[in-house]
Amino acid sequence: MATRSSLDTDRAVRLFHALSDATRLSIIQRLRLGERCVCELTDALDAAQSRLSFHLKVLRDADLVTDRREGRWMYYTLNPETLAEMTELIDGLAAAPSAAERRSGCC
Amino acid sequence: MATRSSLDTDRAVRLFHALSDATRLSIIQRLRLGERCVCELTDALDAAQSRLSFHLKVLRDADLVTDRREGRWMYYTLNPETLAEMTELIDGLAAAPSAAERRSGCC
DNA sequence: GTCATACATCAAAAAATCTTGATCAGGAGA
DNA sequence: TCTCCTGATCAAGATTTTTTGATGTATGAC
Repeated sequence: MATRSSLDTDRAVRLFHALSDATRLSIIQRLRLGERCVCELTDALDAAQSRLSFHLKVLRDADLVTDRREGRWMYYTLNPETLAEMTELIDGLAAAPSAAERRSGCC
Repeated sequence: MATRSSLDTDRAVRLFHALSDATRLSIIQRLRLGERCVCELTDALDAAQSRLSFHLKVLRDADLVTDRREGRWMYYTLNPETLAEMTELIDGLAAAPSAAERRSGCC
């Protein structure tokens, strides 16, 4: 239980942290339009390649994007399942506590 | 337009950052059970008072909690509207782009 | 094979965030 | 009034995150 809930917390922290950066939000905005390669993103965001690579790794580690190689290009895609997971996470924070939670004092 | 979208980005960054910390998520978990004073939170989370005060300020600045003084106690409450705002934010990131967005290339 | 391209990774520096302990401000009661 | 209690704020240090430039790896063209 303690392990389960701390894992969940770690996961939540990782997810929210991944979206708590302007560059990464811009990347996601672009990916809403569909799959993009890194070169297109560097152009669009006017960011150094290594910087973008860093932020893409953060998004990848959080499962918010997936990547695919095609020749020398890497294509990144949004992972809508993880965004749905975040919506559920937030709904869970907003929801009324369960009877068990109320009984135990927390959470 | 640029201003509007950068304001929105700043807001989103602030919101996601506020939830990207284990201590702050614990605070929110506690507040799901209802209003709590700082002293109750320091006990429950076993955290130094100044540390908690710091994190409560982050949550307050993001509008995720509101505070109320009663005598010498400060009571904090979850702000469900802001959580709803975050859900909408994420749904917006997951949603298909509008015609205008597709036309302009982005976002 | 060599060369150029696309991207990841690394290490060092810079910047932001968090923690800690001290001090400060406001309210309640003697 | 003085004193205690609750909590905010501040400054210094510790830690984490981000940026930058360099190097490494894989692929395709020649």
